[in-house]
Amino acid sequence: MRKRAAARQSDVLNVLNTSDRPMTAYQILEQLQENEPDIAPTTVYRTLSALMDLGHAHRLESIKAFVPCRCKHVESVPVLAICDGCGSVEEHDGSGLLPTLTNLTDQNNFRADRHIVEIHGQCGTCAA
Amino acid sequence: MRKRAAARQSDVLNVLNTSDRPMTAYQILEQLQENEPDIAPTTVYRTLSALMDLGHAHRLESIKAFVPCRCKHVESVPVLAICDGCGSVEEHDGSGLLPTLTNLTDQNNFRADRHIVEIHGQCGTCAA
DNA sequence: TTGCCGTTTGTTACTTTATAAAATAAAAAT
DNA sequence: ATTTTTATTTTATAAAGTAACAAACGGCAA
Repeated sequence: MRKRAAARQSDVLNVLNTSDRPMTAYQILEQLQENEPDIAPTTVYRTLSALMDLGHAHRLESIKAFVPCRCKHVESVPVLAICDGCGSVEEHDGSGLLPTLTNLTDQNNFRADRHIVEIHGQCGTCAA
Repeated sequence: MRKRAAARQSDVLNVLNTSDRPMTAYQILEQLQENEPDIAPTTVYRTLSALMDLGHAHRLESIKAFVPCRCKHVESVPVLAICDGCGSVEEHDGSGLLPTLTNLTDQNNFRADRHIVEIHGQCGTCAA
């Protein structure tokens, strides 16, 4: 039995929200397969793309994993702080970075479409 | 004939500097193999890691490719602006972002080790 | 209420990116 | 010269991501 896109998307979001850690596409796949054994990687990647277009999920480029978007900064700059100790991720609104970033890129007339800001380090708990 | 790390590193840097575009690890491998046919992926990745530790190269997380470091901001925040039109990359010194970034992460006592800032968009030429 | 049509899906197969483990060789140290 | 350390090749495989296409679904119109 197949599902339409919207249903898939909420399935994937559910999986992401159930975890307190970022998940790789194949971890998500594995979860989904518990209920629907013959889902393929393609489907997961397709659904994740849609979710990211909608601003409902982020991809952590530096660790190839995905988190649900928990902030309300749809058109702004997500800042994702990744703890290398426990793997947890904090999300912040990085709108405040825009003026400085724009200053840098304006030098060469670069027109920015999308900003990626990731910080690696130790969260409050792990650093203590 | 084998080479010590330093020699490898300058070989890889040479390859990177010869290109005006970021290169994937396997593109670098291919180049190196023209002179030394039995180099393995492992060697390239190991060498790239060393170069990045030294601040001589950057990995573009969002496109899985590598560029030589052309700035002098070894202990700071590299900002890499990637043109989705022609693939070129501009590098800027993002030290100026630190106060704002620190503000955000300090809220949760996050201790930052390493910052990743990548911007996707169109370079001056492609945007015109 | 049936047949058509565009959209989304599953399937298959594959490419690209990256790493593990172990045997081996070169350079540096003694 | 022999030991120790560091890097390297080899082999194998894991992990991440994508392409192409036929088939299924859902909605809509007749």
